Amino acid sequence: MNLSSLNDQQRAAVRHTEGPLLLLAGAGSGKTRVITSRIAYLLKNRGVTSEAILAVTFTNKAAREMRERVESMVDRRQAKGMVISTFHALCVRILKEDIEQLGYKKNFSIYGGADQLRLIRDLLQEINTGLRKYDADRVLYLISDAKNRLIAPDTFQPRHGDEYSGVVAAIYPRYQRALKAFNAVDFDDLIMLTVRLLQDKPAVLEKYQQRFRYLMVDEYQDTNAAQYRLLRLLARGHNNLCVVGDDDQSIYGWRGADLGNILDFEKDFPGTMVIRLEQNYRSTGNILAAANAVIRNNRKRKAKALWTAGGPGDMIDYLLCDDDEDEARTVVERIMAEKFRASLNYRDFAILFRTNVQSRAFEEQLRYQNVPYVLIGGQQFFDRKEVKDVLAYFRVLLNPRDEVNLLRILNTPRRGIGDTSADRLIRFSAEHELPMWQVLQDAAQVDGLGEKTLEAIGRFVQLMDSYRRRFRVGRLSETGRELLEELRFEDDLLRTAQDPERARRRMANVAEVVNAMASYEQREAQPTLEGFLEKVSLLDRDEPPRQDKDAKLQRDAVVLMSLHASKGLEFPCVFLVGMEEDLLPHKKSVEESFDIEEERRLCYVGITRAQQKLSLLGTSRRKKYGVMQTRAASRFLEEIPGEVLRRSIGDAPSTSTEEEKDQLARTAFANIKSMLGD
DNA sequence: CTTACGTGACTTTTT
DNA sequence: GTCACGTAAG
Repeated sequence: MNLSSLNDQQRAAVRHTEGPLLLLAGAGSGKTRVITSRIAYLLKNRGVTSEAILAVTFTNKAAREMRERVESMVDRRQAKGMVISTFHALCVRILKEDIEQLGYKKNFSIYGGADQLRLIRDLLQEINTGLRKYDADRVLYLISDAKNRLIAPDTFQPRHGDEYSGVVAAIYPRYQRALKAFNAVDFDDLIMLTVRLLQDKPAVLEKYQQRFRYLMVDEYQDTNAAQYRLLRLLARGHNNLCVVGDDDQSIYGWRGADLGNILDFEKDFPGTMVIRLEQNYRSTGNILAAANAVIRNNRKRKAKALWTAGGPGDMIDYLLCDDDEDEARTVVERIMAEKFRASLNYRDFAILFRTNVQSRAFEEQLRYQNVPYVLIGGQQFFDRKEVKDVLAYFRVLLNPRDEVNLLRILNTPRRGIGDTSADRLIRFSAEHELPMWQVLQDAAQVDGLGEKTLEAIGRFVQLMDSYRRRFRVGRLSETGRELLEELRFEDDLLRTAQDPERARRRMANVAEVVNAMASYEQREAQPTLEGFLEKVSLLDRDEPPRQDKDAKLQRDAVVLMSLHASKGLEFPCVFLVGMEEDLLPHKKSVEESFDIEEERRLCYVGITRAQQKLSLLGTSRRKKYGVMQTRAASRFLEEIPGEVLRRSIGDAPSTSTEEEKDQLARTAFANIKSMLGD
């Protein structure tokens, strides 16, 4: 295999195949190339069979791309057996085989955020008898945090003085029991249960240790305690663990990612070889100088500095604007000018911000100036109510015990099983400790249900039974369509939506679910409802609808997104906006978590997205919750050397602003008053 | 079953 | 200022 196009460090990383390897890959240092080359090298030069290779990523997209690139480098057959997947998909795979040893069934449902919240809300309601209501979000967050740390329900210790941890101590075990009763696992369980399986069942562990002889992990700085443990277990077999990451780009600490994993890797895996990739192939010298200077102020990091063989490029602009509207106007103005000057496309520009609320001002201006833009983030396709409703049917068909979703569809579209009846059913199922779906089979035994209700339940049960069968024999998308028709799903949408436009969009969303099913069906050799749902649950969706990041990035439009969402991307021109105290670094991080370093890393990530031109913006006043506030410049600005930073003031000619309108109104009012002779 | 109002939050969200 | 959610009334 030809490695001559790689630099010395990259080549060393590819060739070092045995034993633990820590690859510190700076932003834009050609990391993906190294990983894929390394896999190809193992296959071609070291005669490793593809089955022995496991590569783990955090996103489906990263996994897909990695696979595609490896496949383009070697014989297709040669790459066939390798496992390249996300942590979660890997765990689903493992659990599908052996989860029965933990007392679950193989057709388990996977609960994501909304399902989890639903369940927690119900449990909270059961527990506190109307005394005080607790925020389900927060409870869920704490449970998730516990799971990420591998703290089991029975070992969770409530902390004194923390009201919420007391609630969690009460809810967590119930939550976990409910999930198990529903034959469901949540995202965090995927990892936690896999760890438990491997830890408690030596034969299972043995099987995977034998199989995976070469492990690779991307974005290692983002791993949490549970993922770390998983990797440790798997790697103990052959000790060939290669982790790739950048401690300076660790920005998910708040989600349980443990920076210690990458900082202590050498200690955890004795004999580790460390290779640093510091040559940057993305940005100009000045941009890298700024990035290096900022990140150098962090204490918890591995020393390194990016460099480029290219020239210094343009200076970095810092523009201080009057207020948020001025900031937005300045950015849009500059985009239009620069696009013309350097004959760029809209998609070459990115506007990056710390918080999503900041996007509004920019959207307004872009719209006003007729500049096409895409906003990345926000509500996801599979989070829409109508989409979740449709999916709920599929999920219950597959796993009848999935009570969260069963209750969701029981009366959606409405079929005459109201809240009162549902309550009676729930109570009966609780009292007799029978699963809901069994109660429904013979609802006549439940007291107080009217004749009409019983009929409705009967029809519902029949419908589900019939479609369970049909999904096994018929074509997936076809059967799905039939089910929706039989349910008169569209009628219900039309009835519930306020305006016809909304109804149309919702109907289109529902149709897209069936489309997604059809395209899954086409791609897969042996399509099953189970397989489809697995992909959907793991958010592993692909075209169409391609409502996602990818599709959006392909349109020729200015890209708006949060700093978090920007990680891994690059743009010729980047506008990093809101360079102000309390925003970057965010107020909460200063006041609550004291983790200024993660904020600095966020700033670093933003800076290193720029290839050619970087502009930093901030305001001296900004509207917050409707009130004007004075603002101070971000401390990170002072960390950028003066030689690379050109400071000026925002120069957008103001159009008709609110203030001007106010001013006009005031003068008009004064005129009227004087005319009236006051 | 829907609609209206009140309350409170308001950082980031790879699966 | 805005949005989302939950409860109470219609």
